[in-house]
This record gives sequence, C-alpha cells and structure tokens, in this order.
Amino acid sequence: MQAPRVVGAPRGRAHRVRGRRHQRPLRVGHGRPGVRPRPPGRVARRARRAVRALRGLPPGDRARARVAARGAGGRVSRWKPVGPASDWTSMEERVLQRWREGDVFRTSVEMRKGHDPYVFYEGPPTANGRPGSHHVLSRVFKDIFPRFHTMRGRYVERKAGWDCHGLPVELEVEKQLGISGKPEIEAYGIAEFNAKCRASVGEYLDEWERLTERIGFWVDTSEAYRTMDTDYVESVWWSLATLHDKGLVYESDKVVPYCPRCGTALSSHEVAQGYKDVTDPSIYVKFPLRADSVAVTGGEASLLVWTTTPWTLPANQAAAISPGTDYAVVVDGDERLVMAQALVGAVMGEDAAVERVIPAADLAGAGYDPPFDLIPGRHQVVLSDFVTTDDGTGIVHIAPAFGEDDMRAAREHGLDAPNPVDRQGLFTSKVPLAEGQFVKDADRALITDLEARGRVQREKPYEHSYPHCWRCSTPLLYYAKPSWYIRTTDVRDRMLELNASVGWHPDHVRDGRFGRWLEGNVDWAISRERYWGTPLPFWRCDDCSEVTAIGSFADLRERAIGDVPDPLDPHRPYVDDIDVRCHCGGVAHRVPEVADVWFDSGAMPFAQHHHPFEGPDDLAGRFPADFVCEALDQTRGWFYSLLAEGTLLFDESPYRNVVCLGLILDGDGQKMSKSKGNVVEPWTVIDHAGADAFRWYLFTAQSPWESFRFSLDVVDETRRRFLFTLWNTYAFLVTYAALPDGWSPGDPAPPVAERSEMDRWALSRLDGTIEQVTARLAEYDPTSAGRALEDLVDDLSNWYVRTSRRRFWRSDDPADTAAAFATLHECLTTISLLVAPFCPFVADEMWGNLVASHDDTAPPSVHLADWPAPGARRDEQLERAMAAAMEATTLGRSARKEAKLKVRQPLAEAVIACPPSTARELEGLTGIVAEELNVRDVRFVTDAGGLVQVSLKPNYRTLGPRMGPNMPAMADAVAALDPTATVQVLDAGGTVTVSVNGNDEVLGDDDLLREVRPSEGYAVAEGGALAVGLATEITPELEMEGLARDLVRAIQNARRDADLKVEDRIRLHLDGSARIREAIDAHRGWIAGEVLATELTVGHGVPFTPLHREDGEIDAEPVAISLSRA
RNA sequence: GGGCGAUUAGCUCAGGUGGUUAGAGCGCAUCCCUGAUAAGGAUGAGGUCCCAGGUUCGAGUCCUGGAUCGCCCA
Repeated sequence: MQAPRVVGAPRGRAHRVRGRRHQRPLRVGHGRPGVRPRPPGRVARRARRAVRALRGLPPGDRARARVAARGAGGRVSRWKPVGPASDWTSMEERVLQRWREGDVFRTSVEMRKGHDPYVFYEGPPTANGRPGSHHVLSRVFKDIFPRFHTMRGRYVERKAGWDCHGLPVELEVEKQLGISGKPEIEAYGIAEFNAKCRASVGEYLDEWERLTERIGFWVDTSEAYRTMDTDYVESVWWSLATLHDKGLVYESDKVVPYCPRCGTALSSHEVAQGYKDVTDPSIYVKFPLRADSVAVTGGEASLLVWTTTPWTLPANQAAAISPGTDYAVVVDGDERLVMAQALVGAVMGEDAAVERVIPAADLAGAGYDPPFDLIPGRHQVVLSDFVTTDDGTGIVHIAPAFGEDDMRAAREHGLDAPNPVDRQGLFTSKVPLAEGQFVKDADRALITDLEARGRVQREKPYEHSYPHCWRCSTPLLYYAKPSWYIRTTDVRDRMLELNASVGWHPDHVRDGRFGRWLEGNVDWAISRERYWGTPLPFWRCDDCSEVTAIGSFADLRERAIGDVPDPLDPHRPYVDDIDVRCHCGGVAHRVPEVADVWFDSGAMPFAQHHHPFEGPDDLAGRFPADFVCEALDQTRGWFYSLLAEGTLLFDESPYRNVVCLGLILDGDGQKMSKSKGNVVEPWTVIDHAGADAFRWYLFTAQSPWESFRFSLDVVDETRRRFLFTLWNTYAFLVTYAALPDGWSPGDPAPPVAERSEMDRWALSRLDGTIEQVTARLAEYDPTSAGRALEDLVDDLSNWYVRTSRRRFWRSDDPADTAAAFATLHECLTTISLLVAPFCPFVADEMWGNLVASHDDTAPPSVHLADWPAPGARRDEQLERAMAAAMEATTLGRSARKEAKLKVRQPLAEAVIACPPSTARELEGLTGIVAEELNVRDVRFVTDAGGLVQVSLKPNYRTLGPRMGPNMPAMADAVAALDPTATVQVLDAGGTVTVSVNGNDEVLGDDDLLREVRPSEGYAVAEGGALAVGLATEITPELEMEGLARDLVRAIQNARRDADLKVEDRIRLHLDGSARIREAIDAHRGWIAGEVLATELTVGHGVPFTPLHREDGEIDAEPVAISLSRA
C-alpha cells in the first residue's frame, strides 16, 4: 500500500506491523483434534496479546511511535495513511494476519462466556471435494448472524463439523482404487476399504479450512465434530438404541427405491434429489384372456396393458383393474382388446369401435396368458384401488417385487412376489433370454421377443422424469427387500406442530414446501447395505431372533462374548466381529447394515457434544439452535433429519430459525457445472475482488433464497458501488484528519445540538440506519439491512461529504471544522460496527484506524466491540427537509441543463415554489441549495401571486375513502375551483365547500394537493411538490464572478501539474486579457484564498522565479499562470 | 399430473397495509468537477409492471383463469 502525500504520516509504524508478520506463524482454525480446554487465565492473556497484535506494537514501542508520528504542527497523530481501494485484497490479508496473531475469533467468543447463549449449528459438509462458490454462499450466511449476535452480547459457540460417512466417500474411493461394486469392494477387503475412506475424508480439509478462513467465516475448526469419530458414533448408537427401545425401529420387507450399482436402498429424501427426465420405451402389451372368460367378453379377447418398464413383465403375477369402472371391448383389426372405456379414445383413437361394455366386477377373476411363461403365477384379473383411468389403459400389470402398489395388491390378493433380478440389477437364469443383463438394458430383447409372438399392440417412446441415484446416476429400481425403518409417522403430527413455530426464511417454506412434505411423511428407511457408515447397533439372536440394541460402548463391552478391542474403531468390519449374548442366552450377531448418512448429520445437535455421555448438562445452552442455514434443497435432507430426530428423541424442534439459500447460477442463469465449464471458482472471486465484496454481493444481491445469477462482473459492480464509496469516504476523513492542523478523535467538538443542519442530518440518518440494520438483522434479513447501509453510505459520500468538503480544511471556523470531523468520524466509526458482520475485513481496518489506534481503552478489534445503539439524534423533520433540499438541487440542475447554463456560472437567484410547510422546513437549508446550484440567493414563493402559478389536485388518499363512487365527480369539482382564490382561503385557515352530485362537501387543507410553479422569466423544472426556477440573466458582475471561478479552476490545475501538496502556500502571478484582469481585480481576495496564494500579482513580468508556468484560455481569452512555493 | 416460487427499463434488482407522475445500479447519450483525483458527480433517453378477466371511486399491489421460467414432488 502506497502512502499518500500526507505530512506527519506515521510511516515507520506501518512498516513495523508488516515486519512482524511472519514472526508468529499461528494457524488458527487448523485441525487439532487433541486440544484440551484452556485454563481460564489464558483468555485474559490472549486478550492482552490480541490488543498488542492489533495495535501492531509491542508495548514498549508506543512512545517511540508517537514521537515518530509527530507532525509539523507538533501534535501527536496516530492516523495510518489510507491506501487506494484497489489494494483491497492485500488489506484483507493484513487484517487476517492480525486476527491470527491476536486470536481474535476465539477472544470474541470467550469474552461473552457466561452471557445468554445464541446457538448455531453447522450443517456438516463433506470435505472430500473442493469447495465451490455455493459453499461460500452458505458459509457467509452462517457467519453473519453469529457475528451480529456476538456483538450484541450473546455467547455464540461455533463448532465446525464434517460429514465423513456415506456413499459419496465410498464412490470416491472406488474411483481411486479403480474398482466398482460391492463384490469388488469385498474382495479388496472391508477393513482396507474403510481405511481408504477414512483417509479420503480429509483430503481437501486443508483447502476447506483455507477458504473458510479467507472468506472470514468464523467457526472453530480446531475442535470440529466429525461424524466418523468414536464419540460421535457412540452418540448415534445411543439415539438408535433409544428409538429401538421405544419400539420405533422395525425391519420390514418393503419395496424400496434401490440403487443396483451402489447395492443399497435409498431414503425418500435421497430419491428426491435424483429425478431426471428420460425417455423409456413404453409398450401396449396384449394379455390374451383364457377361454373361460369368453362368456364375459363375448369372444376371444386380450387385456391391453400399458407399461413403461417392460423389464418387469417376466415377473408379472396379475393384472389389476379399477373397481367400479366400466371396461370396453374394442375391435382392432382382427383382434378384440379390453381396456377402460374412458380411455378408449385416448388409446385407440376417437373413431374406435366399442363392441361391448363390461363392469369391472364382471371382469375380475378372469385368467390370462402371461406375457412370458417363465415364472409361475396366478395370472388373473384383480380389483385394486390404486388403478386409475388417468393414463394408460386402465389395466395395470402387477409385478409385486417391483412396485409399492404392486406389493400391496399382492398382499391383498395373496399373490407371490417372485424376483428374477439379482442385487446388481441383472436378470437371473429364471429369464434365460436376458440372463446376466442389466434390467434396463434388457428392455429391447424382451420387447423383440414379445413382438415376435404378436403380443405388442404398439410401442412408443415415453418421456417422463424417473428417479436416479443421486450420487452415481444409475436408474433406481423399485425392489422388494428387507430394510430397517424408523417409525417417523408416529410423530408426524407432532413434527407438523413443532414446524409451525419455526421461523422459516422465506416463511412460505414452513407451510409450503416443508409443511406439505411433512404431511406426506412416510417411515424413514435408515439402513444401507454399505461399508463406510455408522454401523447399526442392532444384534440379532441366532436362536430367538430377538434384536438387541446397544446404546454405548460400555454396554457393548459388558454384553460382548469375548474381548472388545481397546481402543475400538466402531466401524465395519471390527464391530461385525463382535458377538453379543442375547437375553435368551443365545448368540447374537450384528445386522450387516450401516445407517443412512442423513441420520448422522441429523444427530449433530447432540452427537457433536457426545451427549449423553458427557454428563447431565452436556446440552445445556446448546439445544435447540437459534439458527441454522443451508441451501433450499436441504428441506428434505438435513432440515428434515434434524427435525425428525429432535422430535423423536427430545420432543422439540432442534432449530428456531432457518434461512434457506438459493442456487448459484452463472451470469446467464445457467446452472454451474463442470461439464459446461461455467463454474466460477471462489478463489477467482477472492483474488480479484476480495472476500468483503464477495460477501456483500451475496448478502445484498437479492433475497437469499432466490437463485443467484453470479459472475465476477456483478461482484465487481457491487464492490465499486458500495465498498469503494465507503473506502473513499473513510480515506477522505483520514487524509484531512492526518494533516498537521488536522484532527484526532477526542479533540473537543461542539455538542451535537450546536452543530450545523448538515451534521445533525448525518447523525439523524445514522441513528435511523442503526435502528433499521439492527431490526432487519434480528429478523434474518441481511438484504434489507445491507441496502439501508448502502443508502447511508451513499448519502454520506454524495451529499454530506460533497457539500461539506471545505469545512474539513477551512480553518476560519475551527469549531465548525471540529464539528465536521467529529460528525464524519462518528458516522464512519458506527458504520464500521454495522458493517462488521457483513464485511469483517474493511470494518476492522476502519475500526483500527478510526478508533483502536487512538484510544487504548477501546476494543482493539471491531469484532470485540459492542453493537451500536441509536443516540436519540433522530430528527425526521430535518430528514424530510433535507430530502426536499436534495430534490430542489436536482431540479435546479435540471433547469440549468435545460437553459444551457453551466454550474460554474453564478446566477442571481433560484426560486423554489412549494407549499408553505415545505418552505418552513427548508428555510435552514437554503445555504446548501444555493451553494450546490451556484446561485447568490434562494427565495421561496408560496403565495399564489404574480410569480407563481398554482394548480390543485384532489388528495385521493383522504377523499377516496370518503367519496367512494362519487370520487370522479369530486375530481371534476376540484378541477373547477379557482386555484388562486382557494389557496388564499386555505392559507387563512379556512375551508372550501364544493357541490358533488347535489351534496355539499367541505374540503380542508389536507384534502387538496397543490402544485406550484414559478411563472415567466425563469428556467423551470418541476417534480413532486416542488418546482425550481432559475433567474437566467447574467449581469456583468455575475460574468466576472464566473470568470474568477474559471481562473481558480485553472490555477488549481496548475498547482496539481506542479506537484504541489494540497496544503502548500504559493506565490502566484497572473496575466491575461483586459476582461480577465478585470475579473481578477474584482475577486482578488477570493481567488488568493481559494488557491492558498500568499501573494498575487498581475501584469507583465513575474516578480519571482516560477516553479511552474502555464498558458491557457478561459472563455476564449488568453491567460498565463505562474507560481512557486511561498 | 400436483405443490411452491418467480415474471417490473437493454441487463441485475427495489417497490409495508391498494392512492397524485412506478424507482435504483449497470450499460447508453450528453455533460460537469479537478482540494476524495489511478477518484467523484450530474442531466437525459429508456417501462402496455407476462397475458386476459374480475373486485374497487382507484390495481404493479387483491381475486380468478392462462402463459413462460425455476425448484420440489408423483
């Protein structure tokens, strides 16, 4: 960072900070699993160390630093020069370094110990892949609220967590090892395989932690929970055993979505993630009815059955029809086909000939020839409720092994559930023509065979969305197999009840997406026939089949037959080798399954603290969470598993507030994906724009749950608009405060009540913004909070600083200068506090330079400071008036533009036409307006006289409700009023009466809105309740003043070209045309003052040796400028 | 097929409880400033508020239906 040209800048100190950088290579936030709790004294020591590190000084150096910083004026300046905003990322890295050295995060948490806890749960990511931009999104939202509440005095523990188990990890290892599928894993060895999984979990941990730190996500990674840790697994066992002992766990043969590649069933929320649009062959198959049904159908006929899964046809056991529905016999060439009468048109065409109609009941029991005569079965028509006439033919082929409805129908009708498909999804020898083929691949061969036998009426490709494995994309099969279930349906109503009190953001998730999902809750299938997961703690007895659930390792040791290794790795295959003594005396073996990983993550509220093994109060102040936050897709994932486990185990929702986040899309609104190559890597954004800009964009771009159209450009724009504006304002203050006759915090300044309107307005806006930001953040709405801050910073920069600039260097009124400094300093200091949860880097940088370095008693970091409270400086009338002044200025500029009168040319007066009340409010602000518009005088016209034209409009807001349908007539009556006369009556406090549809209506001042505008002779612009007119005549005097202004501008340019410092005094010599010299004579004193000339001479011959000389033109007349340092 | 959400300027987005002339940033055009200067600012052009009905004195806002897009589910 380059030091600007500022006298008295404490350069030496900045260098010292830099010099210390690598002395203490602390790695806050790196995995140190063995760290023990610290003795209490260390907190205080750490705080002291933090102070030293943040001030950038060992204590003994302070005095020397002060001496070094002594400016020309002999005062102590502790200001650090502010570099250009373009050095943003290096600024962030220096702040990061200070945090590390000062252990600021830990200090910020521990200094609030004993205060009201604010509980945050980290939803654990899996660290076996690189973190992407969407992870930055969730991590910064997880950061902002804990920071906010910490500053508000809450004790906010933030324990990081990592999801370690599950298929994603296994898949990664399979890829690594070049193997695929369960047989190969088992051949490789479960112990070795799981060891690889364990190692793979942490593969990208470094990168995750590096990114986490760099984006300023404060979370304690040193004592992160990991779902594979022994303690964690033990807590999960406790929960599963508890549920088992409550009778909420059962095993059942159910048709489940099953991934043949992964060899495991998937839970409904996993299935939910894998729907894809695919085109499958769909066929209309003929099931010829047997001779015994000729009486019903009136001759030979076939059932017409529609299926999109031809591969299930070999397992056909029955054909189901809808009870109470009429079926039709339709002639199709030389064949007769049976289908639901309602569907004949859709299937066969509108002109199909219906030969006969048969009630469903008459058709029931009819026998037919199965599509493949490979597997024995009943092959009869059965009635079943689930059959509809929405699509297909109204006749459904039943393969009980492959469908939930099929299985239910099979149970009702006592059918078998033969399954000719093995666990890998391959046909067994029961289906010779497709033996060894994957079922989906066998469709073609099966259809060909059916066609050869004349069984296919028609084939058409069918596009539909079909579930696929969310990890490996294999199409799922619905498959009957034994699985372990948790009876969540028992607590469904309770979950709904608890959900109703959760603060969802956006709130429609509560009753919409999530609520409706809960209403349709089904029991949770928690078993997975896999390897790397929490082993189900269930042991089944060889003799009595009873299941024993083990809820702790102590329990396991007690009941184990033989020795249990110490330490125990509670994973497969080690726990598989341990047998347990059953109550009946028999030997029990562990069931082979592991738990759904969603059960792991849903257990984190208690498992991260090793509940209940750490004592009776191990969850005190840690359950439930005040706040969790994840992407919207977690409604059926983590949000559900948390709620289900919380309800089942504690009868409480584990979270009080949820913030849902949207998808990150690319700049064109496309999903980011590696294959499209449109992924924006987080490091690209950070290296280019910095973490603050990244964060600010994510917080303020739009509602968090909307999709983000994300690109480097939008972050950059955000940065320019907000962060650079803030930085420039901050740099402005520091630059002038650090001047020799500048200012320091604590210097005496007039009390607020005695400061100018401008100051009081800025502080009023500040108070209003404090209120707003606080309220919005408390309601989990960083977007509105951030926008309020943007408005404030914009007002400060583009109105306050813009109009107050010269107060900061003019020394003719020291009290006013001090007031300006004090006001801007207060604003920026408070903004650094308000911005701290959003953009922690710039906030801390500002705080350090604005507060900490001047006040040894202040917190050394903004993140150790308290959240600001408004200071009763709100003045809404002043804010209204200032808004009107801004409006008047805008209108005046517009009028100037229209009249082609440049701002540098002074004009005699501006006339503001407005209602009297506005004029009264604006009165104190005319100086500002006059200066902005460069007019000598600002005058108000409110009377309806020669200068002003008034028009009246009805106030719909007051008159509308009163008049109702008579409102149009009222509008006409108002239009018919004489505006001038009416306004005179109203201004005298009177009322006017108009007749509307025969009724007299009394109108007061509030009922009529005035529009006033100056008439004749002015350049006018109007808008809202104001109109501004400018006197357009340029007198010779004004012309001279305009020339003088031009001269000053030219001299300032010359100063710059001569490389002078802003505060350098000069000797100045001017020469030019007679008109120019006239202007100089008329404004000599003013010009000299403006350009800091101690000496001003005019004419031929420069009386000193010029340092710099410039010839130019003003208004097409020559001018020569010579100057040197005084 | 069902649920939820979205649709406002060329682009990205704001627009409590219905109320006078619908806003901002970017981009564009025309300029200004030169003591925030490797910055800053102004003015202007640009909108059938997705469509069609309805409620109302009055609809971007409320209701009904539809279209398109996204997410989720069958």
